[in-house]
Amino acid sequence: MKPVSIKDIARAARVSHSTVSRALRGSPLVNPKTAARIRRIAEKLGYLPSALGRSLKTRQTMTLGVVVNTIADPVMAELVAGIQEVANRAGYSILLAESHAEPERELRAVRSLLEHRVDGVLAAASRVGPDYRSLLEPIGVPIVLINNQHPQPYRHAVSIDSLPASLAITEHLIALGHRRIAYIGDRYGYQTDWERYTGYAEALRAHGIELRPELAVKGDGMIAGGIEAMSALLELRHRPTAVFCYNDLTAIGAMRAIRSRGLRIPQDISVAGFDDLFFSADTNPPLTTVRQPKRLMGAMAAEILLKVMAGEECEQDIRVPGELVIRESTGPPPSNSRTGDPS
Amino acid sequence: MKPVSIKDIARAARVSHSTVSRALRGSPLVNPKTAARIRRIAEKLGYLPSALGRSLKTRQTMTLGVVVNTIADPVMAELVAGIQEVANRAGYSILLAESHAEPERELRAVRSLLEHRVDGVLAAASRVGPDYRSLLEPIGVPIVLINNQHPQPYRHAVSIDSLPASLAITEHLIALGHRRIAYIGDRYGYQTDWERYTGYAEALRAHGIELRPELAVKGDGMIAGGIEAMSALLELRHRPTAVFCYNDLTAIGAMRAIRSRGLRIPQDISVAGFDDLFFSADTNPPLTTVRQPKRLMGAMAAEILLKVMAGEECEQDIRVPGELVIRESTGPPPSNSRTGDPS
DNA sequence: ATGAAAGCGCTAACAG
DNA sequence: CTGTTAGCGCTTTCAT
Repeated sequence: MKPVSIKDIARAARVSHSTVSRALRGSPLVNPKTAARIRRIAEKLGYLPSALGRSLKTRQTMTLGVVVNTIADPVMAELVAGIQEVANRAGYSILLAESHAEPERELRAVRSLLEHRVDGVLAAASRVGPDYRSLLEPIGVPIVLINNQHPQPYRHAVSIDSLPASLAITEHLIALGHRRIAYIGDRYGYQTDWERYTGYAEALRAHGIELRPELAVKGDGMIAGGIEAMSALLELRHRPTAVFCYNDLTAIGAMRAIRSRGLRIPQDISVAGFDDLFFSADTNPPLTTVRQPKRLMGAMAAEILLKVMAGEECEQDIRVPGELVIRESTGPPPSNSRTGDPS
Repeated sequence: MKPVSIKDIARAARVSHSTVSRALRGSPLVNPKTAARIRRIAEKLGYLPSALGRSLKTRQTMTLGVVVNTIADPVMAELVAGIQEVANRAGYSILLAESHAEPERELRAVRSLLEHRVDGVLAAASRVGPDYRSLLEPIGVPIVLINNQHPQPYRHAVSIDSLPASLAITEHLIALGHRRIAYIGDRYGYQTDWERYTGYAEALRAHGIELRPELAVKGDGMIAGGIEAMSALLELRHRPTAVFCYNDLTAIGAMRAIRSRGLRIPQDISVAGFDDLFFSADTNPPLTTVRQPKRLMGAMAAEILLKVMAGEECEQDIRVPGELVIRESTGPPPSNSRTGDPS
C-alpha cells in the first residue's frame, strides 16, 4: 500500500506539488485560502510526510544514533531516558543500537547508524571509541561519548569522575576499620573501571595498607560476574572484610554470593557499589554506593551533541562528580579481624 | 561534508553509477574484475551506502518503531532488549519512542515513527491502541501490541495473562491467613491492571471475603505511586495485613512506605508484586511476585511482527502465562488480626 | 557486461 | 502567488 504523497494531494487539489509542499510547511508564499484547502485535503487523505524524501533533500534526518552496551542495564536505560528527553524536545528521534560490549558488534552498530544517516551519535561505554574516527570523519557526523573507554581522540565527552569518589568510598571503608579490602572490577578495560581501581589503590596506599593482588579481581559489570568474583574471594584463606565493587549490579551479585554462604552484611563483610541505581536503597541491606547522575549525564551529552551539530563550540570533556551515599551495607569489620592484617 | 555516493565511486572507477550499484550489491551481471576494482575504490573512499536513497526506492527502511512508556522502566528495558535481539538478527534497526503514558505524546511518537517510514511498529503498554488504526491503515504498517490497553481492534498482540496469576498470588495471601488484603493498582486503565484487580477480586470472592472499596487504591506503576498509595492505606482505621501491588516497582514503593512507619515486612504487613524484575530477589525482604518473561515476550512480539511484515499469517493474540514466585515478603498476618475481619 | 534513463518523495531555485 | 525544473542517492528497467 503506497502512502499518499504530495503529488496525490496536488492532483486532488489541482495545484502543483510544490504548492502543496509550501502550503504544508506553512510558507507565506501561498494563498491562505488554497493553503487551507490543501491542508484539509491532506488531512482527509491521511497524509504523513515522508522523512525519507525530505531528508534526502535537506541532508538532515532529525535522527540521533545511540549506542549502549545493553539497554537492560539500568544505567544505560537512565542515560537513554535523559537523551530522549532533550532529543525529543528538539524534535529528534532516537535510533537505538546495542554493542553488548563486543567491539565488533559495536562497530557494526555504528556503521548501521551512519548508513541511516543519523545527524549525530551518542556512544555510552564504548570500547572502540578511537576506531570510530575512520568511520565518522569521512561522513562528518559529530559524536559525543559517555563514560567511554578511551577519552583521547574525541573532542566531546561526558564522564563520571570516578577517581575521587572511589577514593572517598574506599576511605570510608578504611575509616570503619577495614584493612583487608577487595575490589571487584570489570573485565573490559573501561576508563571508569581503571579510575575506580585507581581510587581504591590510592586510598589503600595513602593509609599504608598493602595492595594485595589476590584481592583485586574481575567481574563483568553484571550480577553474574559479581557472584562469581565474590565467590572466588570467599575461597581465599584470608577473605576480605570489605569489598568495593565496580558497580551496583556487581555489588548485588557479591551480596548474593555472600549471603548464600550464610555470611551477614555488613557484620561479616561490608559491600560498596557504584552508580546508585534507582533501587539501590531497597536492597538488603541498603547499598552504600556513589551516586552517578545518569539521567542528567544523558541529557548533558545530548545537549552537547545538539550544540556541536549546530556548529556552536562548547565544553570539551565534562567530568561529572559522583556523590558518596552511605547506607547500611558497610559497617565495621568483625572484631576478630580488626586488629590488623595477618598475612 | 557530503558523504561519498555511488556517483563519486563511479567517477573514480570510470564506470556508470549503475555498475557501481550492481557491483556493490554483488550482482552477477558485472565483470568480476571491475566489481573487485569498484569495491576496492569504495572501501578506499570510505563509502557507506545511504539507507535513505535505498529506502526511497525499495520502500523498505529496515527499521522497526518501538513505543514504550519510558525506557527507564525495567520491564520496558527488558522488552526492548528482547526486541533488539530478534530485530538485529534479521537486519533491522530500532527507532525508539517514549509515550510517558500520555496518549497525546504517544500519538505524536507514532506519527513520527510513521514519517520515518518504519516497516513495522511494536507498542508496549499503549494507552491509545485503537487510535492507531486511522494512522496505520492508510500507510499499511503492521503493528504488534505488547501488554496493551485495548486488545480489540488489532490482530496481533502478546500479553501477559495476568488474571490467573493474580488469582494465584491473592490466594497465596489468603492461604497464609490474610483477610484484609489491599490492592494498589495503576491509574491509567491498562488491561493488565484490570486483569490483576479482577484476579484479586475473584480470589476474595471465592473465599467469601468482602471486597472493601477503600482497600483498592491507585498508584502509578512506579515507586512514587507505591509510596503514596501505601501511605494512604496505612492511615486507614483498619489497615490491611497484606497488599498486592500492580507491579514490582509499586511494591517497592509500598515497602518503603511500610518500613518508614517502623512496620515490618511480612510480620506486620505482607507485600506482593508482579513482574519479577531482575533485582526483585534482592529487595528487603525478597519480593513475592509473579514472573513475567519480559525479554521473551519482546522477542516473541518482534518475531510475530517480522512474520506479519513478510505476509505470513500467524498467531493472533498470544497470552503468556505468569509464574508465581514466593519469596519472603509474604507471611502469615500478625496474630492479633488473624481471627477475622473486624469492620 | 555496461550504460542511459526513470523515478521513489521531497525541497528549492528560478521563472513567470 | 504559482508552476516548472532539477536533484538529493539509490535501484531497476530497458537498451546496447
